[in-house]
Order: sequence, then C-alpha cells, then structure tokens
Amino acid sequence: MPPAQRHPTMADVAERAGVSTSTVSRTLRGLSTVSPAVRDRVEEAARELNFAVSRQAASLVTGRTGTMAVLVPTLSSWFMGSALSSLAPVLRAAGMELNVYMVGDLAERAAFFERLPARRNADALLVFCFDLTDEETARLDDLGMPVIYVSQHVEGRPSVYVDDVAGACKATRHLINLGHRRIAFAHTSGVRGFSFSSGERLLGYRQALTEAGMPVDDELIVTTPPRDKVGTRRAVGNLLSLREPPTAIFAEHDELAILILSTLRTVRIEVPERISVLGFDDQLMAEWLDLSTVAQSPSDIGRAAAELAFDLIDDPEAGRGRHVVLPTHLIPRGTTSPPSAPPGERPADGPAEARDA
Amino acid sequence: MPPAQRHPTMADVAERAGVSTSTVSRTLRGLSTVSPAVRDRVEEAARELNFAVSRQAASLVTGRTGTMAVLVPTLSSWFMGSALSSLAPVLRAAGMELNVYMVGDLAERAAFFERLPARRNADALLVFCFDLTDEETARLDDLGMPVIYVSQHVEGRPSVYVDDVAGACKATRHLINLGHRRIAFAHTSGVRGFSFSSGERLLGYRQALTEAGMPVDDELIVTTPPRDKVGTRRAVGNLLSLREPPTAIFAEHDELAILILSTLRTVRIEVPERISVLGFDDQLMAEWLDLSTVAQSPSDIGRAAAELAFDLIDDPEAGRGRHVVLPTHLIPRGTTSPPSAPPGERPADGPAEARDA
DNA sequence: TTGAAAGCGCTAACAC
DNA sequence: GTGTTAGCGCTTTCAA
Repeated sequence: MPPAQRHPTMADVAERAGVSTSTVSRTLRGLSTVSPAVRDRVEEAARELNFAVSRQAASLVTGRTGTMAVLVPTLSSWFMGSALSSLAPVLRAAGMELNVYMVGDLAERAAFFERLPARRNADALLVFCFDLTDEETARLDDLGMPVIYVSQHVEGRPSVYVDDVAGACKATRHLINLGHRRIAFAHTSGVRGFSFSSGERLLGYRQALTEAGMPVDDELIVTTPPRDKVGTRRAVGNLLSLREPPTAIFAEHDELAILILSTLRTVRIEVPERISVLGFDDQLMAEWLDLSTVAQSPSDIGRAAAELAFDLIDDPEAGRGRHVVLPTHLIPRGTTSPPSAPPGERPADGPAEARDA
Repeated sequence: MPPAQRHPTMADVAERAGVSTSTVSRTLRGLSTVSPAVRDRVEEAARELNFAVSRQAASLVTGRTGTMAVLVPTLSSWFMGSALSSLAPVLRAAGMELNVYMVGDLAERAAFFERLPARRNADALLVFCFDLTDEETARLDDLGMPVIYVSQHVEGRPSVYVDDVAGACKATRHLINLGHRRIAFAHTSGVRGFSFSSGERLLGYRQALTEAGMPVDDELIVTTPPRDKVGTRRAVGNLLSLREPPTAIFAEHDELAILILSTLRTVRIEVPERISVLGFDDQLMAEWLDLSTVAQSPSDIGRAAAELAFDLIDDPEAGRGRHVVLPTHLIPRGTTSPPSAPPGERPADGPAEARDA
C-alpha cells in the first residue's frame, strides 16, 4: 500500500527557492536570522508547492511531538465535551495537536496501562476523571512526560479540580437555610474506578448537615446507576416511601436531578412546593429547566489544565505537586424553595423559615 | 528545554537481546520470519526496558502515521460526543490514534484551511458537519490523504450521513396521520457554514405536507439561534400569536424541542393535549422527558465513517464517491397525540381523527 | 532466519 | 545570514 500521494519535502522547497534546507527550516520556524529577501522567496516557494512540515521528521530530531494527549473515560458527557471544547483552542493557539485516548471500560483500561500508547507520542498527558490505583499512577510516573490529573487530586502530582466538597456543602447549606430538615442525597453508582466526584460531594453533604447539628440519616442517601430511568425511579421511590420522606433532594449532578424531576412530575409531586430539587454542574439544560444547582466550569478546568501542562513541558520540575482548585457557585433557581408546612401542623409551628436570599 | 526523560530505543532492546535492530523491528511488528527463541528474548528485553516504538520514526520511513484526524465544529454536542465515542474503540482496535481538530468559528476555519495542519500528520481525515465551500472541498482534495465527509454529502466524495429528508418526512407524516392540520416547523439558524441538517429537515417537512395536499404556510416556520432560551420563547410566541396557531410543532432537533417544551410549560399550555411536540435525534434526554422524536444513530455514523476510512487508506481509489446513508426511525412517545377539537367545534366536525398506530 | 547499510525528512552545531 | 554535515529512531532492501 503506497501512501496516497507524495508530499513535497523541504528539499523541494529549498531547490525552488534556491537556498539550502536549513534556510527553509529557519524561515518556516520563524527564526529571525533570515534576511527578508530570502524569507520571501522561501515562503512563496512553500506556498506554491503547498508544503507542510512533517511533524514526524521534526519531532524525531527535536524530541518534541507538538501533541497533547488526553485520557478520558468518555466523550459523550457534558463535562468532557465542555472541557475539551475549551481545551482545543488553547492548544491550537500554542500550535499543538490534540490526541484523544478514550478508555471506556476496565478491559480497555488494562490495555492502556499495559501498553501506554501515549508514550513517545505526546509532550504531556492530561488524565481526566479516573480514580487511579497506585500501580496505575506509578505507571504514569515513568511515562517520560508530564502528567496532569484533572478532576481528581493525586498526592504529589500536578492536579486541577473543583472543590467538590465545598460545592456540595454550599448546596446542602442552601437547603438547610431554606428551612429543610429532611434532605436527601442522591448519587449514581458509576463504574468502579471512574471518578465523577461522587464521594467528595457526599462528604460535603454530610459536612453541612453535621455543621448544622443535623443527623445524617442513611435512609436519605440513595444510589442509582447513571443515566438509568428505572433505577432513578426506584431510588426516588425509596425516598417517597419513607415514614418521613425528604422535603428536598440534592442530586450529585444535574443529569440525575433532571431524571428525578421527571420522575416527580410523573406522579404529580410539585417541585418545589412539595419537594425541592437541587443539582450540581449547571449545564445548559439546568437553566432551561429552571433547575437550582451548583455551578462548576469545565471550561475553566480545561484551560487551567492546558496552562499547567505548558508550564510542565517547559520545565518538568516546575510544579511537581501544584494543585489548581477551582471554585463552585450556588445558582438558586425555581426548583428550590422553603418547605411547605407539613399537613396537620400550622405554618408557624414548622421549621420552615427562609433564611436564604 | 530537554525532553523530560530519555526513552529507550530499539538499539537498546537489540543490545539487551543480543540481536540486531532489524530483528527487534521484525519481532515487534509481528512478522513471522523470526525464530521463536529469538522472539522471546526480544519481547522480554522490550518489556524489561519498557520500550515503546516511536511512531514518529516509524512513520518517517513507512509513510503512514497511524493516526486518524477528525475535523469537528464542537465537542460539546450530543451528536459529536456520541459519534466520537463510538469512533474511538474502532480506531483503537485498528491500532490507530485519534487526532481532533476542533474548528469552532469562521476565523479558526479560515486558518485551518489555509494551513491544513492535518497534512502529513494523519492517514485519513473525517470531516464532520461542515457545509464546505467549493474552494474548501478542493483544498481538501489535495490534502494527500483520503477525506470522508460525515453528516453531509459532497458530490463525488465518500460520505456518511443519515437521510434527514426522509426522517423529517416521517416526523411530519406522523403528525398529519394523527390528524394535525396546522403543523409548525421550528429550526435553529446556526452559524453559517456549519451544517446541522437544518435545510434537509425543512425539505422533508415541506415534502410531507405537499404529499398530503396540505399548504406550506410560511408563518408556521420559525427560526431561533441555537441553545437560546429567549430566542426560543420569541419563536414560540410567534406561533402562539397567530390567528390560527399550530396544534403541533416539529422541532429540528431534540435540544430545541426540549426548550420549546419548557416554554410551553411556563405558560401552562398542556403537551400533548393542546400542542403536540416532536423532536429529532433521540438523545437520552428525549427518553427521560418522554419526548416523541425521530431517532438517528451518531454511533452508527461514527463506526461507518471509520470503516469507510480504513477502506480508503488501504486503497484510495476504493470508494471515490461511495455514500453510506443511514436510516431514521420515528419513536412515538408522550408528547404527540391527536389534536383536541378546537373550541366551538364539535369533535365530529374537526379533522382530528387518529390514523396512526 | 538474521544482520549490515541506506535513508525517510527534518533540525542543530558548526563553519564560513 | 547561509550552507555543510551529522544524526534523530526507525524500516527496508539486500546479502549472508
């Protein structure tokens, strides 16, 4: 199988411009040690021949590939889509290519860490949303390139992530401040080893309750497989069938919150009158559905990760254990409100007193 | 700036195994002309040294990069996420890397076609969702690698796409069959030059109406910027303020349909009792919100594109103008129903007679 | 079945 | 400023 077509080489350009390949190389890399006249001739020749430098050949000698690799669990999630969409322009501005390794299940994962295909093929690796074992981390340590951990923190390694604990804490406090006393936490079980911050957010939930002197009731913590309509109904059902059902549900992420909303709508339980619902992420759909939520910015995460990677490429020792922690913000919308007084109890008796803005 | 770390080379492996680099190369590529004993020694040496072949060096001599490039307008849409998520495993199985060029606006687009950074850096290019000008297509023609057009058809070039006209036709016919006579079409304006099949779907809508002997009323065709809550409200408002408002709205895609649903809910117009809403795509959210829609499969598109690309890499002449057209399916759910009889008209008088399953 | 040698297209060090 | 030279790490003849 021959290559589709022969590309012109630097030698072709050099010949056409009547100079040496070194001069062509210097010109095309924008080095200032080329006289304007020669520069013009070379650039014209290159344009006429439709010449493009072979990154392969260049990187063979420079030792740099001009490529950023990213390891991601999926490409079809709001988070990854947003993060990569913001990453791309930053890379492009730096003249780097984007190489995606999507590793969706445990088998692929094993294969990836076994072969480490990114080795020698990128200048840095961004690892998104993986709960790595110690062996996996160690494996990445001798990948021979800077590795940045995104959406997770790994001790002693450069990481970029949002403060999930604080975010979940804010969320829960908002509900407490509204007067809720029975607050449920719903989260997705997720594939083992693929971190979507579930644990941290549960931590924040617990922390806020404890701070407020409220008990943590395990019955109020429910789990469902991700993106599972039936599973979510069951989880919501577990809450609705409690002796003392919650007046508010904090969902680990907007996707789940939306599924919960649609379940509640099916049985005509009014939101927020009967039950408040609060999400986490602030994806576009949250605004559309008027869902109260905690905003995080995957775009900022993507950009921060890129910047950190650039620093580390230039100086691998620059940020051994540098951590970039990004903030979250509560966005109150229409799905949270003070709880209505329980039946048989006069409003004045209830704990329902909004202290929130 | 030195590379982070020196990688072992084939020479290192060769020395350790006591053979020549040629033998190492042959072994690692799985050529059968290596004796088992030697093969074992080489493989062990490679493993011990954590050796990985440099694609750069290899492709310099083979002329193949082992990389598939994709040109996409965004990474944060349901369509692109799904398509790329299905593409990735196929590439991985073929031992190819995935290189993403995200070109989001017209400036970036001009730069991309000016420099064609994919040139020499990939074995094939998949162009997603771009409405290309003739010059742009011509430019890609001498990129020196197979180019596959995805989600669009370009004359005489290999393409993969769904039959949008037929899909929109099915959608509209479903509404007609339910008894609707005033059927609106809502679509997004989109950025010029980035095709999201808007035009084709409008065509299908018109075609179905014409087939049924119904007039095409331009007042019933409304436009809004994509993902724009306010713009969508205005568009819906235009429909609701007509002398004779529609009893059904067919939206160009689910995202828009959802925005329309949320607008209708705000003003308490019941769906489907008062107005039926029908989408296009069948993304996950459609199922969650019980939205009737026309299903397409970006995953199938991604896989088909990859297969076509492989064929063309092996034999560039294989499919000059091969077109893969994928089907769509109507998924009736809870947001479409026969129209209720208009006020002041007895049910028997109205055109509302369900002929649909 | 294996090894020696040439060279893929480029950059970097050093002359001039 | 510009050209010459020597590789970068592989694969691929070709000989043995």
